[in-house]
Amino acid sequence: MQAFENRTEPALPLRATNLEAGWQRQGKLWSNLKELCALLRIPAVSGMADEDLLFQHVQFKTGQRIHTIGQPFDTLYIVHSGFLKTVLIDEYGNEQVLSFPMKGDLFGVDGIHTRRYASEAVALSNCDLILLPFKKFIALGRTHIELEQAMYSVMSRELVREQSMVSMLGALSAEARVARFLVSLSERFAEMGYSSRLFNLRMTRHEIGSYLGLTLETVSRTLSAFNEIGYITVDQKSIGIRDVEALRTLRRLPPSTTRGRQTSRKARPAAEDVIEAGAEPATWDQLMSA
Amino acid sequence: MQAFENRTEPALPLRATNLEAGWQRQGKLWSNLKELCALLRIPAVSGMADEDLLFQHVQFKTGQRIHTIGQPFDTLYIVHSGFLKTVLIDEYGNEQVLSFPMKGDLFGVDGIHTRRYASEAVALSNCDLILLPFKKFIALGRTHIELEQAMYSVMSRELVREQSMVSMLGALSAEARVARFLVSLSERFAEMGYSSRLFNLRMTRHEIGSYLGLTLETVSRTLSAFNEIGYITVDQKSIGIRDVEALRTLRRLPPSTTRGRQTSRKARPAAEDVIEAGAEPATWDQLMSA
DNA sequence: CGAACTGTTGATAACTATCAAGTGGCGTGG
DNA sequence: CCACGCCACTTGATAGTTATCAACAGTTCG
Repeated sequence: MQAFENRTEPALPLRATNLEAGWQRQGKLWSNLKELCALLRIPAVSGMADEDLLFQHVQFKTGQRIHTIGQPFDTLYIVHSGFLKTVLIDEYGNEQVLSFPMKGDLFGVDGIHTRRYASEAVALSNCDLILLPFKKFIALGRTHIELEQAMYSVMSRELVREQSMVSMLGALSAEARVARFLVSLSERFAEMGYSSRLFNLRMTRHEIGSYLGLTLETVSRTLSAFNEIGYITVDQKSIGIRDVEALRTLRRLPPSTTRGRQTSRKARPAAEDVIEAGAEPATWDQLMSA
Repeated sequence: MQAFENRTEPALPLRATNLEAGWQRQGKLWSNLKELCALLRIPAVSGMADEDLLFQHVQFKTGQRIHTIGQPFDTLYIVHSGFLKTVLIDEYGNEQVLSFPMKGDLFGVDGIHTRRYASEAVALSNCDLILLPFKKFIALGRTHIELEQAMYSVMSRELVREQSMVSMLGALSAEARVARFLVSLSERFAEMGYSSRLFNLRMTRHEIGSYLGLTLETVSRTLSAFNEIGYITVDQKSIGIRDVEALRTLRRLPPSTTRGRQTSRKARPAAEDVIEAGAEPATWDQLMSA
């Protein structure tokens, strides 16, 4: 069984004529501000000279690197189509996947502070990216004030995403992480107009594991388990979602129960205990026998 | 043994006269743009009307909440003195510590996107915070263009911090996390002009554990172990750093070895294997017998 | 001075990594 | 066109790290 949803290319015309050969010339090569805002899911900039400001597109093929760690920063990227990964590389050469940017996502932001990219971005499929030269962007801020706000908003969104990532890595079990990963992918695909129930993973088990702080074996086993209990169907990279709610609510008793003395340290009636919440399938056995 | 370094208050005058009672009236109540930039460790804004623009300070006492999750967002905060924590609270009421803001740190940024704070901020000591009303800040961007860049820079820095946090949670062992935590605290204190070799933790083991994705017991045990092998001295909240290098280089074989097929997927001579790096003390036993 | 919180330490269990072997897919080259 | 080799994935056995449960000591503060 194969899922033919969301191919790399715009794909709606069913990947017919645009093949590898002519790729470099395919697609739209320029976008204006309005399209850019729509893509980023932020209120359109009201400015007048919309049609004048054009932003160049660039295409990358599967496996190509968009930028590396330490490379001088000068431009931000917005994904128009395709799938990528951003990674950190530690002193031993090990990758740590940080995100999987896709349509509408912004990346490269981590280079602003030090003026050098802090991460590496690699195309997981053929990609069409919009270049947003930082200087140009800054200059634009002078005339289009809303654009400035928009950028704050996008960066803030990114920050919140990282926060929830930290929270997930810090508090959730392996099953819960994989479940949430699938759900968020599903939602992401829905937003992009693809099927949320049947899609292809663009990354390897290894990359997923790195992203979720797990080994590839654990990811594989968890997917198999979800498959067996009917939450999903798995066939290599093809994933079918069969019970979103189950995946969405799958959790585990958090390892750190920080509750108590939450507001002011001083006094408080007394025994205000942990909520100990209604249990969810916590162990493999429970999962398997569900 | 008690470390008297870095008390909550400006502290250099050895916490003499300014006691709890008069706190609300103590300290400086307003700061100008220049001071603000210095505090944030970003190039000073060159604007002219420096002295005109004043930003109000506000004081919070230990345990007080600065903002809660869901509360309408309207201002950013910069720490002038004191220590705080920011936390996420999940559906069961469990806290997840996200950061420990201290002097020079900005927080509240996560509220920009949704217009509501995404996290909760609590004072871990008496604090002096500078208010930065978002509207006012945006307005300022029109006249002080550099301020805009500065904010991008600070947000970018924050994003990079979160990234390294994710990387740490995803790839490092418990010992390594605690070691890095201590080192970064030490460095942070040094930046603030305090001793980097002897300091007091402002947070509980529980909060540290939540921050690092560990239980309080594991944190406690790890500190005890570091103490025994002479890397640090521990006495309750008082920490003495005795071998920064050991702490800094303490790592472990990363669980996910994503290396291989890094650049282009296609072809490549061949067997280009993992670097498998020179081993470091990996287990508790090794740690203990070092 | 006691209650409540914080921190320490031990015993045990659970989760997940590690090691290992085998299958299947896919691209490259014979 | 098929075979080979590499890579991704699956699955099993085992070990190790860290969570959990529990008891206790030290601290703080009213």
